[in-house]
Amino acid sequence: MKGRTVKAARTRAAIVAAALREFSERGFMGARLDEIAQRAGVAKGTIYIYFKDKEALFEGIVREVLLPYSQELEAKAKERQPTTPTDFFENYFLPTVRALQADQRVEILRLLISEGPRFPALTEIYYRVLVEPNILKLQALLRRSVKPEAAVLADFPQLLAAPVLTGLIWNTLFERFREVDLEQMMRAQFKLISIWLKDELDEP
Amino acid sequence: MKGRTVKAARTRAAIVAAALREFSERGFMGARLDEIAQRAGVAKGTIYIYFKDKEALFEGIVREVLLPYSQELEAKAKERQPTTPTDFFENYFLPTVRALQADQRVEILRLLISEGPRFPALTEIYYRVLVEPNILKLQALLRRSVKPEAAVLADFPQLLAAPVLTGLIWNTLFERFREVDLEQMMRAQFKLISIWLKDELDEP
DNA sequence: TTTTTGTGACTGACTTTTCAGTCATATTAA
DNA sequence: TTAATATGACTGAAAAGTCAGTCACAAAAA
Repeated sequence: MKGRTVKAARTRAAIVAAALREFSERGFMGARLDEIAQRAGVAKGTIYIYFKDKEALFEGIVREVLLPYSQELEAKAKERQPTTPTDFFENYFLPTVRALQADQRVEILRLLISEGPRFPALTEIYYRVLVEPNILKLQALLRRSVKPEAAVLADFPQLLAAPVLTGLIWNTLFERFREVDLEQMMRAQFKLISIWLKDELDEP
Repeated sequence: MKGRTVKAARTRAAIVAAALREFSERGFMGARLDEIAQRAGVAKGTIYIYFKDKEALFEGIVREVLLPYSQELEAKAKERQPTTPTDFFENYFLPTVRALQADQRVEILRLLISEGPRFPALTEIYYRVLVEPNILKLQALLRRSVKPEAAVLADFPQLLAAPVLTGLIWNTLFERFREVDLEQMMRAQFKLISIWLKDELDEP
């Protein structure tokens, strides 16, 4: 692989990166292809060599960012299965959210929340590839970890993710008025949950 | 029987209702004034009698739906202050969310989540009028209700709202794959919290 | 090696479409 | 009658999408 192929791959990557920024700043309808082209340092026509139209571009970037992400998560999960909820929380969930915050992939999540209803096919991929498998794993873990009197907890694995989602949205909208510390809020929530868990060998 | 004012008010209301639907389906940029006019059963020009432009229409509907809502909440809060978190949850929070689900105002919340960053003035009103006062009240209530060892809980009053937000977003995106029962999820979350509260005289 | 021919990534001016906003005209309540 | 309300064809600007032509590099021929 040399010369033209390498350059083409770079061009494509530049378009994807520029499009991701533009789409997350302005949303699907608000994004301007002229602006994406300018940001990518290419002519507008070039975009149409790589993507059929604006919609294909949008779907393309979501897939290209999402799929490697899910593979990454799977690899992480495969290499060491979490044994307890605390293990899961400290060594898998928290690092994942930290990594998420640190790069541009949060933007994809925010994009999918607002544009999802208009891209049902994309929403389905997102659900099947990222949400469902992780929710099911978490649910299985909760089923064997919560005390019988709190069995209902295993019906709502979403409760662990709720502070993340809420914190991310809160900070995008209200950071300038009152910022929330996402990690601390997640820890507070986990503390709420952990008292209902069968005793593991932790707690300070 | 029909004064001009009455008819005008009806026309205006029809426009507001149609705009709310169109804006929540397509977002601000995606909404079409022709479509709003058709849904409202008026000509496009009519919209411009009542609203200066598209932006004024958007801000108008948000204010018109939001402000009565906050007045309603304030009235409810004034008529009987919640004494305990359980009282707050059962007699104020839960009914409020139930009412929210039952009418078109959830749409406004979803709209503000996706369009908020592009309408900072609107986001500020939303925060000042609805979010801040309620978060502060809840925080005050938590401060005097949680056991000292869980004092951190009072720093995150958002945790009570997190399942609502998460459930609403979950259901808009993923209802067709796996619906969550919002009320049950809220109850599960409240159960998590209630164990950290100083003993009140409840629990069945 | 040097020259010629072939290829496809890339360009940007151009065409087409889409829509917010306007306005001359019509309708209707008072 | 007249003032307020409503209409919808029209306009201009902006944005999506197209395509004939250019050029850098690769492959083949000399």
